[in-house]
Amino acid sequence: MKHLHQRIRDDIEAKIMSGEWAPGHRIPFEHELMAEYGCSRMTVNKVLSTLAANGLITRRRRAGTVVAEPSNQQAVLQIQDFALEAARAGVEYRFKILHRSIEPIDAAAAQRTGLPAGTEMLCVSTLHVMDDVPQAFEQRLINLATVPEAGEEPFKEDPPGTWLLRRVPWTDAEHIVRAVNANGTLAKQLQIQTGTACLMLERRTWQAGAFVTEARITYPGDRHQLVGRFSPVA
Amino acid sequence: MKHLHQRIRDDIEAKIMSGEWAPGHRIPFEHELMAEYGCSRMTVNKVLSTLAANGLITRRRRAGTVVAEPSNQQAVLQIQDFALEAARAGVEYRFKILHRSIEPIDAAAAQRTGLPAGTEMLCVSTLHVMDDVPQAFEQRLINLATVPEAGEEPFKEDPPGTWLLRRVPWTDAEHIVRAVNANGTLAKQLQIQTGTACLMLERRTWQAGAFVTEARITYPGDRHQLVGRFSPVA
DNA sequence: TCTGCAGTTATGTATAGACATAATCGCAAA
DNA sequence: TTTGCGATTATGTCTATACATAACTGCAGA
Repeated sequence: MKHLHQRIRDDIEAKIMSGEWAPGHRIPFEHELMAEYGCSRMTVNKVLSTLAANGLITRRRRAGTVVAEPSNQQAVLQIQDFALEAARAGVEYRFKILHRSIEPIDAAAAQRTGLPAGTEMLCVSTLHVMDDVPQAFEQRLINLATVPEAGEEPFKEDPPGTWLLRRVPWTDAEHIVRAVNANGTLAKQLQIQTGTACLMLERRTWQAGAFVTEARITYPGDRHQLVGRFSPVA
Repeated sequence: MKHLHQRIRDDIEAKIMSGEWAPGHRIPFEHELMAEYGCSRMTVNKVLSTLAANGLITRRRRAGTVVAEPSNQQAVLQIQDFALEAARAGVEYRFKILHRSIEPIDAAAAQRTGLPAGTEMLCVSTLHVMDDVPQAFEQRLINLATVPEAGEEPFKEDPPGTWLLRRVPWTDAEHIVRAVNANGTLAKQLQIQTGTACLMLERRTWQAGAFVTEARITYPGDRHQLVGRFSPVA
């Protein structure tokens, strides 16, 4: 016998997933479900609150609870940590800092980050290598106003991404995935032919509204893919 | 005065986000938080359960509650509906079915879908066009065992993706994003140069364990990008 | 017809207590 | 030293109840 909480949840999810309860359909009131399952209102309430938090249903006082519109379906992409992935795959990982400077950002970067043009940022280019094969080229801007200690960091132990993740957890992030043809410089660094399709992941992160970092990571398209797995209900 | 539930949650999130409580740090026991905030254990329990559901903390019986490792960070990608996006952008949208047949799947497709080779599937190729410019090329397999009515569907009104989404809500999905160079056929359909980097989104969906559909959607890389936005805490 | 107030109702939050269960700890036996 | 078992403990689930709050309903008055 499963827990009642799970059973109620499964039942409701099944009805929604099967289409028996279409979007907009009014779900039985808490006191009705309470009678149906012979449990207290708290139990029903917790189930419905959880489903609402997951976006499956919409609740409004007095009006009741309805099945949510399936408007913006979402998928989850795993964000990889190179060293971790390499360790898991049992290959040797190393990285190389190709460039490091502190510069005022240009207008385009100011636009993307929402900071005033001319703000000083740490610019770092990193090459990620596994088993002597270049796997990704990373261009990163780090906001020294948010992470001042980055200015002194030589990135000897950890690459910038890992270093940052350990020090500054982010609260918001924006991701863009693009396909680009490799230009000469990139092709040379990644040891691929000019023109090869590459996957470019652009990520900007904020911590409590303060801009933290922007990373543009380019992967050779013939060797990499982003994989995600998603269940609409956890 | 905010609700106690929210206050406890904010406090804990702040400590984790600021790094004061690093990953692996043991969080006060429920009865300690209960004493600290002068509330009942149920209130604390609900807060911690929610945080655990969001992946911020890890709970284990007897062992206690610790701050979760930020290993598998996840990003959310919006899955787009062409017609919806077009309507929002105020441009004209139409689609064209280029190919439609019922065929037994080959070994590779069997591997990907987990179905036996030779299973009959509906194969549909669709071109998505906005303002007379081809925007995406879609190759789709639909499992007739799960969606038998698709065999009779002419896809006059809605393209296969939209049609399916309305009839068969999915419960699980797998996504792969790749960068590929356009081959001759693809380049001709999308009216781009051969070799142009394209974004290929591959999506397979299941409903309660039963395979529903596989879609491979290819976008010209110079005109498209996938955008996602994510907050680790809801 | 319109406006505003009071009543009703469904959900939101919180409590104090109960029993279940998994994981650990420590002691005792092999 | 190792194994096994019981005690302990923190979390998991659930109840019955209470009061708060938002929003709809309908009535009364302008």
